[in-house]
Amino acid sequence: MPELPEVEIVARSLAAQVLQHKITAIEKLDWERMVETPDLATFRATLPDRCILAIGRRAKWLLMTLDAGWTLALHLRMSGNLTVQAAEAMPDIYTHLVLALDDGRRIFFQDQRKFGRVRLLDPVGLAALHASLGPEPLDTQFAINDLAQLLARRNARLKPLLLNQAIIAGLGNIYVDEALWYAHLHPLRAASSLDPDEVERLYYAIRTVLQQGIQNHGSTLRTYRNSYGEPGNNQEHFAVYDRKQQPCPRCGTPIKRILVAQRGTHFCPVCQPDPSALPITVENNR
DNA sequence: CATTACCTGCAA
DNA sequence: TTGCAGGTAATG
Repeated sequence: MPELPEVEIVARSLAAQVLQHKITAIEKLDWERMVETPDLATFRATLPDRCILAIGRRAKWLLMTLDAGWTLALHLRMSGNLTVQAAEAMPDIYTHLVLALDDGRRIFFQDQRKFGRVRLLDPVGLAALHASLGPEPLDTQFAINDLAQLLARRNARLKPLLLNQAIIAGLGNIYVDEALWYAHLHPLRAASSLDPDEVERLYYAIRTVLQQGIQNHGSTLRTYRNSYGEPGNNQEHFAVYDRKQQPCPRCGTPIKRILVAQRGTHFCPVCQPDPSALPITVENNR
């Protein structure tokens, strides 16, 4: 569930609570498959006594910089939540990882669907993670031309391309649909078919919807919460996502929902014209 | 590129 | 009971 804005909010709210605190113990780890690397014995032996020096985000990964060169990377996937709990709080059956802190509070990694993952990375592993991911769309370094380069010569359709974390980082099903609506682009448009104006529209649309998602503390459809356990309210601002049959905020046409790459995809059939309905580009003589 | 698997809860 | 859910990796 959590996409870039949600993970960003979790990272910020976690940083506000646990920076400079030490992880004293792993109090619960009852779904061992969530630990992807290193092996379980090393994970269990290394995490205790690590101090949390910084908390950030890369794509949809939450990164806790620890001492001794370690980074704890957590991925919430569809239903994960990271919260800080008082000493007396009891983990429920969906809480699969509990990290005790030096002041008695604890960090709960709760995950109904058990898709969430954790990696304890050394500097080499961290570099490999970064290298596997595309650019951060909110990075001040990320320019219109960078997006143009990502789209150029790619036959893939916009929706699956923008969901691909190796191409561009942090977008998920909600924010792709929202961005394409803002940019007036149909999700099935071929990436390489965009003209410069359309690339520019998409660039600002992506940044706008992500920034708006952060401003509204993320989107809570079912389970998403920040690290205080509070929901976001960006779902109240959706233009198309989860709004099948409801009026397009721009033109009033009922929003359509189709399947693209097996993902529910929402768009306005008038504002985002079907690529097959676009005027044929006649090869202009010279 | 499309399909399937990974999990569980919830709404239709 | 079936299908669907904010994600990704593995498989044809």
